Amino acid sequence: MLGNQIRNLRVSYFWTQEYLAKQLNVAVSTVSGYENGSRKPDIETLTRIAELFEVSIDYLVGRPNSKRSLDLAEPDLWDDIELELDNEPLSREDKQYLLAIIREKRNLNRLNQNKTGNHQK
Amino acid sequence: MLGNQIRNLRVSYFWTQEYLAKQLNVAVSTVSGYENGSRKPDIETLTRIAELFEVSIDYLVGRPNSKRSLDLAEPDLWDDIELELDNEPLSREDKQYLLAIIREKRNLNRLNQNKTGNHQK
DNA sequence: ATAAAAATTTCGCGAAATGCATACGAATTT
DNA sequence: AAATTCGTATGCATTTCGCGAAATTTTTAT
Repeated sequence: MLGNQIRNLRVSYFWTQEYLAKQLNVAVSTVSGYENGSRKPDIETLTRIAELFEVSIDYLVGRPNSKRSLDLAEPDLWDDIELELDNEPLSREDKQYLLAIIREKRNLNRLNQNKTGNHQK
Repeated sequence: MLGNQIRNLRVSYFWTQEYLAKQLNVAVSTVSGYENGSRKPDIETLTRIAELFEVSIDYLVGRPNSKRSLDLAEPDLWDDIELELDNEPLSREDKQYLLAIIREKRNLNRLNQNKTGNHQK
């Protein structure tokens, strides 16, 4: 799995194993080992690979939709948990605060992304 | 970096090293090694850790800008937003508390899933 | 406070995996 | 056919990983 991803990415970049090896500071035989699965990179090298190909590590290791996102807008989320903050139970409005936080953060991220421009090379 | 992430997540789940070790099928001393940085998990174990804590591997290894989805567990998320609740600014602990809420919810989900029959192979 | 229990860290060792250099084979070019 | 390029297999040295047991720290209970 990991090996295939690396190979596919490398080929799609029209890179040779030698070139990739140089980018990773490893030997060519090591890259070969990565791709055919006989060797696995350590975490640092794995990170570097993701960096080079601009993909997530999760994608590299074949963990596509493994991120189960919690839907904060789901009403039930707050109903079956008893909570209190400073000895005061949390109300439904508090949840609205949370959502607002996240949305605000997302807006900030969007603004920053547009300001710093694109990151494709 | 990686060690800290693991430790923070484990603690926020109120897990002991022993329990985490059992989930990972490794020894307690190994988990200890992960957390203080003397050892690093192989890719399989790393994936399993991400799975247990429902975070991305990129987050685990400290690769922040690679996220597409919003990662609530990222500390920075909460730092650059000023919040107040009932005219009181939210402290860092308050924010951590919010995370704990969500995790608690997830634990409940796990329990329910295990009750209705498990999905893991 | 002190003892007991729990949780975490350290240590030594054996096993396993990594990474490298080198040699090798296949395909392409000259 | 020789040379070049590209990827692969082998053998070996080295790293480092994972474990159990003991030591240490932290928490809990008496």
